[in-house]
Amino acid sequence: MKTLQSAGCVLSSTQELNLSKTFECGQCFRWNVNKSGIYTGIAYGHSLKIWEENGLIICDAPDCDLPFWRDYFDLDTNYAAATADFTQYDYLQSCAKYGEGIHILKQEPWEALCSFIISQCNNIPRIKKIVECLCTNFGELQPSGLFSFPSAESLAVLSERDLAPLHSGYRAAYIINAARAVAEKSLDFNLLYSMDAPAAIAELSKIHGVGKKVASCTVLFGLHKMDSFPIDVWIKRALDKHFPPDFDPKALGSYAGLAQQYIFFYARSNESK
DNA sequence: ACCCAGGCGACGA
DNA sequence: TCGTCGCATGGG
Repeated sequence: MKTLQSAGCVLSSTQELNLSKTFECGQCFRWNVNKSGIYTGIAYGHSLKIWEENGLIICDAPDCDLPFWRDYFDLDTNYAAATADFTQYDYLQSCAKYGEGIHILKQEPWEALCSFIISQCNNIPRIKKIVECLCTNFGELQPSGLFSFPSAESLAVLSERDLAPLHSGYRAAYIINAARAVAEKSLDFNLLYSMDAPAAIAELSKIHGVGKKVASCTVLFGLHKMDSFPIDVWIKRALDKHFPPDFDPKALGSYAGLAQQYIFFYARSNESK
C-alpha cells in the first residue's frame, strides 16, 4: 500500500507535459528519476520532486510556490499551437509527433552556459557526470539533499587546477573563463535577455571557449529564446538527410528551437548515426 | 589499438 | 569562408 506523502500539488497533466521526454530529450542534465518514477531536481536553488499519477503531473515543492515551477516548465505556452508551423516538413512532423509532450525548460542562464561548455565533444552520460561533480564540489547543499548549481561568482575565484576533480579536460579553462566574464559583468545575462537571439548568440560567442553551438544552446535553454536553433552533429546529419539543400531554420519561425529539440530527440532515439 | 562524443580555436589556403 | 587539426577524458 502506498504511503501518503506530504501534500503533492497538481502542476499539469500528462497530456500537456511529458516528464520523461522533457527531462531526457537532452536539454538538461540534472533531473534524475528513481525506481518509482519520481523525478528529482533543482533550479534556482529550489528543489522539487515531480511525478505522474492518474494522468496528472504531481509535484512536491518544499520551498517554493507553484507559479515558479509553472514558469520553469513553460506551462503557459501553447505547444500545440507552436508546432502548427512545422507541418510543412514531413520529417519534422514525425519528430514533433514523437516528441509530443516535450517542454523547453527555463533553465538558469549560467547553468545552461556552463553545462553546454562542458557538453562540447562529450557524450551525455559523461556530461551529466561532470556537471554533477561540479555541483557536489562547488554548489551549496540544500535541505533536500541536493546541491545547487554553483554560481559563476563562486567559480570565478577558482583556478583551473581546482576543477581537476571534474576530469573535464580542456573544458576547465573555458568554465573558469566564462565564470569570470559573468562575475565581472562583461557578460550580463540581463542584457542578453533584452536582445534578440542572433545578437545574444553573437555576444556569447565572444567568450573564449563558447562558439556558435554552445551560444545557441545557452540562448535557447537559458534565455528561453525559442527561435534559437543550435546545430550540432545530430542536427547537421538530419538537415543534410531530411531537408532541402537550401533549407534555412528561420523558415521554422519563432519556435524553431523547439523544432530543433524534437529533431534532436527523435534522431538520437531512432537513428544510430 | 582505434573511434567517437550535443565543439572550439588556431592556422593555412 | 572554407577545411583540418589538436585539445583531455572515458567508454565501446
